[in-house]
Amino acid sequence: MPELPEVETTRRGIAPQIEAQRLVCVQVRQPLLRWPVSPEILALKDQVVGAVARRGKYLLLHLESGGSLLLHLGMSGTLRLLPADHPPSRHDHLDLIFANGTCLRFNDPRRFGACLWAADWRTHPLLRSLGPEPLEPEFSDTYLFERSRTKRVPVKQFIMNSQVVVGVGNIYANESLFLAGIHPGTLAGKLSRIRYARLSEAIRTVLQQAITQGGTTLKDFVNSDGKPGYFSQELQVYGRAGQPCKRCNQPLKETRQGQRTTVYCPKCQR
DNA sequence: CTTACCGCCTGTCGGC
DNA sequence: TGCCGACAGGCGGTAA
Repeated sequence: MPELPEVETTRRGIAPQIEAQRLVCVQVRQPLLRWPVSPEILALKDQVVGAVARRGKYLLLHLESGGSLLLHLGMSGTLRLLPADHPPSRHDHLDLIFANGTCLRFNDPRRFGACLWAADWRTHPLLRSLGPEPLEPEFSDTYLFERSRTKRVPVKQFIMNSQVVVGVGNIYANESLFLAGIHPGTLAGKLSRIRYARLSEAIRTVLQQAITQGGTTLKDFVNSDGKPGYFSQELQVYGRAGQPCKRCNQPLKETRQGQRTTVYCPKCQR
């Protein structure tokens, strides 16, 4: 599922191929995604792409003449680089066609993804109130500790809240809490500063390692070359309920928090 | 303000 | 074999 490492893997794959390229046109086969594809995007043509950036789980294609395309992969979305004449297949909802014959193709079976226009991405409603990037210095143990003081939600839900920190979805929340040795049900406001230091470090470590491995492929995710990511092999708890903890051999437990599956080690995580 | 829950969407899987 | 419900889940929206 595309969380921050999968989106970053995609960004690194597409950036060298489309930065400074001329976008010739946008072909939409299915405009009904999470939100309808913005009319401004349907009308785009002859625009040069500037930087390809990422904010949380959003990809930003900045155009040199101003404004940005926002792409979100939702749950099942992928972006692939293909020759423009490559025949489309099921769930290939839109193509960005470039002057050099390259096509950036968005495929998304579940259609939870999005392709939107932002005149100014900084003030766009979907981006405006996002929390800090977990791999940037603003995301610190002090920041997490202070933001958590008034919160009575379990710490797992706290770190999955994109207004607190972006990019941490269910897989990496489970993995980070295991690495930090923190029980996912602990109330966010009750966790000590020391434990937030361990947690923020664990989040950075897990995300960075996952990026290095090219993301996590459970079923669907592929990078812009159509290749899977290899972090699945490193998962300590996600998808391993009932199996022995890799640290202490105790069987891992599964619960549900906020309609999400949580897996943890009852011995290593307190 | 906070927290809890719904629903969007398709593919897959287990149970009967 | 086929049908049906549950589940996967990011995240905005709404209700309490």
